[in-house]
Amino acid sequence: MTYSFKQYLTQYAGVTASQFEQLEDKIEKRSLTEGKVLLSEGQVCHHFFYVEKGLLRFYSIDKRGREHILQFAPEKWLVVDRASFYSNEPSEFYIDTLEASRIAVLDEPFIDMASELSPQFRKYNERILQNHIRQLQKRIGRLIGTSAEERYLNFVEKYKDVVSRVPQWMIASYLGITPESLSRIRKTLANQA
Amino acid sequence: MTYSFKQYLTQYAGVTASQFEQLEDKIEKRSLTEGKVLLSEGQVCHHFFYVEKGLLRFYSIDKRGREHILQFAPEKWLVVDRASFYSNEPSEFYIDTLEASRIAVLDEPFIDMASELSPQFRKYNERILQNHIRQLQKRIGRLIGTSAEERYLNFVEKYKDVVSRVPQWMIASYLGITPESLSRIRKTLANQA
DNA sequence: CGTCGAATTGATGTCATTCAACTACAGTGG
DNA sequence: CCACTGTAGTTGAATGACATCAATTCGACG
Repeated sequence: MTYSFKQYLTQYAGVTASQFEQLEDKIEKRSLTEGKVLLSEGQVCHHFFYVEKGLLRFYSIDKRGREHILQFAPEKWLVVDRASFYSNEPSEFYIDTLEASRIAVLDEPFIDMASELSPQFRKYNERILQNHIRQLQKRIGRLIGTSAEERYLNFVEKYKDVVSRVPQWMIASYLGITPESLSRIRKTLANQA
Repeated sequence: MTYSFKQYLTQYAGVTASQFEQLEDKIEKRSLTEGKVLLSEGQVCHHFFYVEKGLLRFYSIDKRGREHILQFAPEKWLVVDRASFYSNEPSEFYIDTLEASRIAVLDEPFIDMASELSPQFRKYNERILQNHIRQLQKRIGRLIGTSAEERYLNFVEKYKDVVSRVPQWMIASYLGITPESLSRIRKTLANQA
């Protein structure tokens, strides 16, 4: 099942069909195999990535060489390091594909043009930005205030389709725990049930 | 020492003197004693708060009744729950004063008018928004990937003036640890030095 | 001086990490 | 078709980091 970017823009972002025509040729579409890196630490993030089909991941690697996944992006999601995109400063993050994926690649001229052309799009873009902040704040709250088990349950609830598509150690990475710990947590949960 | 909002707008946000005059009467200034609550959970956050003098704090309270401080805002800082402000949905956070403070209160009409009047202001507002996201992402990275001791050192480095102005247990709350743990961390650091 | 909240200290508990061993399974080359 | 290899996942034992609870101590302020 794929979710075309056109459909997304017109349904969710309030872009009209005629507006879309003007934007259409600025959209680069790419089909990628698993494991392709779209953004590396040190590069400026020049693109929004919209996922039509497949699964991306947004993560960092700390000094000790450990990956920390900040976000999974399945179908219909946008991924971008906004801090880098808007400031033109090098990113501290990586983006890559976890599955063979079909994506739409949007650059700054596209975003600017769409924002000018469609106030609705600008609003929508702002809204998902606010949403993003809200997610980040919630995540901080959970990291500070809840146990790994609670965070896992919350993750499963919110991303149940993702759970079955990624290896368990990546979920551990997202939760901020080791794969071993997650394995044990799952075991105790299974016994309770 | 106070840092007037006018100075801030003209120096940092690129608003001209004549533009400021048009905006001036939309700015509400308030002087508050310590402990005044500016935003409570459940309310929509209708204002940006700029701190001319004093110190604000942005925090949540979890189900167990524990406070988690997301942000301190000393002079020259802006505080707002953007997720609530832009979506008009109830906030999950509190904002209050930690010291007697003088603040500028900005409502949506002000932000809209300033954005229209001054593209520079719009840009600036966007930039601090990106910055905010960057901070949140960094904080998540630290919560996931570093020890409480490292987080404390990082906090002291970045907010050294704040450190001396707030009780230690609030710093612990910001770091996501107990006051006791912070006390011990400080002790071991003092012995090393 | 007495009081009250903040900070420290000690004893103990809990949760998650680390390191190591082992199982399960998929992919590769003989 | 089977051994070989590598990766994911599980399990155990030991360790470490931080929490909890309780008892003092410290310090500001009435």
